[in-house]
Amino acid sequence: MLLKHPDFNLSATLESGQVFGFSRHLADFFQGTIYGHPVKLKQVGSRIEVEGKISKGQLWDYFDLARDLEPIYSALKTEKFKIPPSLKGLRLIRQDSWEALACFIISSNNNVKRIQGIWQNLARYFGSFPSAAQVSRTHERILRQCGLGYRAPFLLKTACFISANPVCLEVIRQAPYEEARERVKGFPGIGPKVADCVLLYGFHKMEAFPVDVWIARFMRKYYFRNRRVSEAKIHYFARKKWAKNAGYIQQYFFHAARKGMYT
DNA sequence: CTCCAGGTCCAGA
DNA sequence: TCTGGACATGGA
Repeated sequence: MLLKHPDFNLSATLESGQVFGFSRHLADFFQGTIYGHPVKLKQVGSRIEVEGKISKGQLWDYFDLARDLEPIYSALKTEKFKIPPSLKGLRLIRQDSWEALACFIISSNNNVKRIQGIWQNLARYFGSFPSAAQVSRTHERILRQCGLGYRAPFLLKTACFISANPVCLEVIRQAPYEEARERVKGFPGIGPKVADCVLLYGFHKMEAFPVDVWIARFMRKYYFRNRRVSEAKIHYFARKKWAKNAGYIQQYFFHAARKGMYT
């Protein structure tokens, strides 16, 4: 299948720490799963070549392709840090709620390489990335064997709760940001930072602004004169300043920061 | 060997 | 409300 879009950057999107189930193969050829379907993706100019049992509608939804990014670009234009042109077309990925929840529980105090490895271990053990029900029926020992370490009981408890109360995901989806954040923080292993990742990638709350070590360093440098302000203050500042654009702006800053695109 | 990674939890002030 | 240490794991 062939997909055309004038403002989409596949590699920046898949390599900006949003998803952990994609791997890059040759040059710009990516392999992973979207809404449970195995896919292969390759970008040539404005064309995306797609292999796999997936519809254009699902791809359009997953990669947020209906969104006009001009408001984001114009908001970024006035900031001190200038986003490198190579990042243009980077988009937020609209992921499955449970998978985002699970992946970002795993992500805490961990590095991207290892998170990807754990994702693969889980997918290999269960056949594909496990549902909440599948995880709820397994044992902590299995999750530890997959490399989750001390996060194993966090994921297990969360899976048990969700498979017993499937409605809770829908409740979070319907709730406004603030309320949704409190609910997500209620799960074990989820604090303010992971909650924002889950809300942004898994529940599409565009005002979420995850503050991790990279964003914290970046924000202190460009907005707080390298003063040692708390993550909570950075979060408050960004939410107030960028409102509904905060999520997208965070993604551009995060990618630039992690790729060492500023000094 | 130590340090770090898309942090969170808990205890103590 | 804020701070310090523990926490599995593996790569640098």
